[in-house]
Amino acid sequence: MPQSNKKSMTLTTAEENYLKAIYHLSEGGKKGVSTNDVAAEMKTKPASVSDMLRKLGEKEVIEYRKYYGVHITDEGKKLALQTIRKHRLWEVFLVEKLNFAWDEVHEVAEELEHIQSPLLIQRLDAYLNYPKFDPHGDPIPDEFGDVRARPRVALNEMEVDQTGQIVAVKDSSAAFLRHLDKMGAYIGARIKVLDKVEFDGSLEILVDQKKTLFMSKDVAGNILVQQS
Amino acid sequence: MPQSNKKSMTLTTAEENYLKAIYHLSEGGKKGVSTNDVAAEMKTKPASVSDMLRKLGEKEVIEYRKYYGVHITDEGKKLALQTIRKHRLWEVFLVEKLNFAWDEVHEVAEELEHIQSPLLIQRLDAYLNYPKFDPHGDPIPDEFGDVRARPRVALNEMEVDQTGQIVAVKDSSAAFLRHLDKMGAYIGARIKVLDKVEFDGSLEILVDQKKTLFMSKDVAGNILVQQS
DNA sequence: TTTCGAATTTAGTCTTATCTAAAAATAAAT
DNA sequence: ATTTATTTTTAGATAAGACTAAATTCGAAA
Repeated sequence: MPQSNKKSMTLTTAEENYLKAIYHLSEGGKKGVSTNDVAAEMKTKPASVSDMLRKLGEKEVIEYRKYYGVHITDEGKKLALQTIRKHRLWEVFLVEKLNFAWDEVHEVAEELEHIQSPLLIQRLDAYLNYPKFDPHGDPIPDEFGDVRARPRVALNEMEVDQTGQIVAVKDSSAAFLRHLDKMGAYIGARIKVLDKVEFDGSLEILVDQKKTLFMSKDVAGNILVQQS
Repeated sequence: MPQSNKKSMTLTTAEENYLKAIYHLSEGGKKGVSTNDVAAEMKTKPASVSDMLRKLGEKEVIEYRKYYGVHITDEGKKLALQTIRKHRLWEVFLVEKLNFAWDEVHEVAEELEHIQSPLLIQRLDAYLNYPKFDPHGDPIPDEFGDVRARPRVALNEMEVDQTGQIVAVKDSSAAFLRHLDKMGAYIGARIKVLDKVEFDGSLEILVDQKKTLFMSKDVAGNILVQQS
């Protein structure tokens, strides 16, 4: 007997985490997500995943056909985006108000995102001045799950004299974020491509109309820019 | 085999809640706390409590003698005070930064207090400017569990011309807090007793050197003031 | 189309935290 | 000093979420 999701569907913390993982794995590819994929993402065993998929299927936040992986439903997508919204708002709070570094916020936000209080999130959003992007540059969905997805381009694909703002990194590992920091760049920085070296594809970048820096093609390829 | 609490003792969320309840029930009275008391406080059944007491006893955060109730240990008290510290810091945050009302914060703080991150609490404390009292006027323990317990007196017991700061209310029901608010008083307000009416014991109070208000003896008896 | 290997599910166990019902211990009263 | 009433504990169940080991299913290769 499927859960008639009349109004609100309540998920446990574990269910929220699985759904979020499934949502992330679904992004881009239109195809279903396999049990093994989810197990890897969640760092659990496939057997545990099978169990959870059955439960999420009953709650109709995913479509689950045994042996054929899962598709997230519209309802599921909405719930996943709500969790992601909470996660990213908390990240903004931690960085902007509590002076956490980019690479310190994930674990804590992972806990904070499960606090159940619509009012809290509403107020937090207002307090942070309705941010549209988190400290890694990922967009923050609104309360209906809508994302203001702005076009992005990898920095190494930009032409000389083009300008924009760094909004995200592809590989957001702590190591890379620290490297970025050391170079003098950061999420949110306004940049301009001053030169592209033909020899090795490296770039000369002007940051915040002040500092110039050089970066390899590989590093630049890992940086996403919203052009302006 | 008792848990050798060498360094850090980690408690689950449920264990933290039980320990906090036991700590609160222990306050004042030097005597032990009964299984039934804990069950009432936690809104669970005595059978569930027995089980939990055994576990908390093994972790040496309480002293548990079957059929004779529990005493909290020094280690347990320290842990309980850490949870209380987190709870009250979050309450300050909710009221001062997110504009929650006094009577809206408890439930949410009850969830937030279980977030595990010493750094988070450290930063939050600094961000809030190291508050010593929560929005209800209850003291916030420091990171070692020490409480700056300042002497308090009921407002109706103060003499004419004495001054102080409202730091707590005895009955912190939503109704009373709203009544206080409507009168123009609040936790943290600096007050001075202008007059005491002999006829009915009611008081005339100066709030923040601006507003005068009158309150009955009963209302004043419910307000705690730190004299200055 | 049969077989083989990888992926997936099922079955059974464990832990935490709860419950109900029944047993046992304490405390109080005759 | 017994009996009775209350409190507390034990025993056995349940539900969530995880695991291991065993069984099943799928799909690709021969």
